[in-house]
Amino acid sequence: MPELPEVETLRRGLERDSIGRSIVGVTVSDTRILKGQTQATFEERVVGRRIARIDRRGKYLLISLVDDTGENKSFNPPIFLCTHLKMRGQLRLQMAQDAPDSYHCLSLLLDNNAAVRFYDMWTWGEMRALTEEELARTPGLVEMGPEPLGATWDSAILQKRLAGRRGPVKPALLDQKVIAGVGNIYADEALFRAGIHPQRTAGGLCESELERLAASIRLVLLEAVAAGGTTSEDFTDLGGQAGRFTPEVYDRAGKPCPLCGTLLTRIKLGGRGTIFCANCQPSEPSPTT
DNA sequence: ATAGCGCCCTGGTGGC
DNA sequence: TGCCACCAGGGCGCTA
Repeated sequence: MPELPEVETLRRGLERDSIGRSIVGVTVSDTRILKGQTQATFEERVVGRRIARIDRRGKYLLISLVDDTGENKSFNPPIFLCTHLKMRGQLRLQMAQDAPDSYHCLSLLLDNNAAVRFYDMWTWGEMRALTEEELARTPGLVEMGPEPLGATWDSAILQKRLAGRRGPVKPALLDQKVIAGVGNIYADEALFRAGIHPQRTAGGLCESELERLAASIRLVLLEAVAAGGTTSEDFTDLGGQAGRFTPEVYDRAGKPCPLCGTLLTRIKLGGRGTIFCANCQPSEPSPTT
């Protein structure tokens, strides 16, 4: 389940190992990953271009491709590889001569005999080659909320995003229009660290709770990025290495809370499994705050 | 405007 | 042991 820290781990890997490389070929073995774009369009837009930069927006990875090989510097507009791993997508950097593993969907062959390979057991993930205009019209990107690792992130921003929401806070944290990049793992972890019950009304958090939550979201994401992400399910980095972040509550239903020993509770919220400590995350705000 | 649901997909699990 | 129904879930699009 790649979320912000896992996508950021991949971004850093690609930045280190693929910047400046040209794409000399494309292999597509499952066109469902193109999400409607034809293979011909994808290849025509990608092959011959050079990887100029790697950006992340929420859980999206944006690979910028430029065409500066022509002799005349007639301006060829950039192309963006709009990439989303969804639930089970993986990116690997492998040697082009090595046979792909199972669930291979697409390979970008680089000019150094390496290949950036997209694997996806469920084929929910996507990689499309978009123009700047198309990218600017991509719904998920246009409506994306603020980056919790951004320089301006604070509790005032979080307060604005949650204001007026009458539903529970946990599903609100998963809404990419509210906050960019938070998924099920880090939503549960951040609420646990902030001591906030996942069913608390999103718009009903007091100032001190918002401060704790905004700080917890940022901190847990920073720690996870530093650890190379979380390996739940099957996330690995470009080289196949597992993430080293260890969640305190996520996927630990029935096990003791790391703070108080109470057995962790699992409920379903907005269709998502949710783990919390009924003792450390009270359903009512603390009367002393 | 907001919330809830079905859909996409397949490996793993639990029941019989 | 084998089969099968069922579950998990990010994000989009539709419905209430």
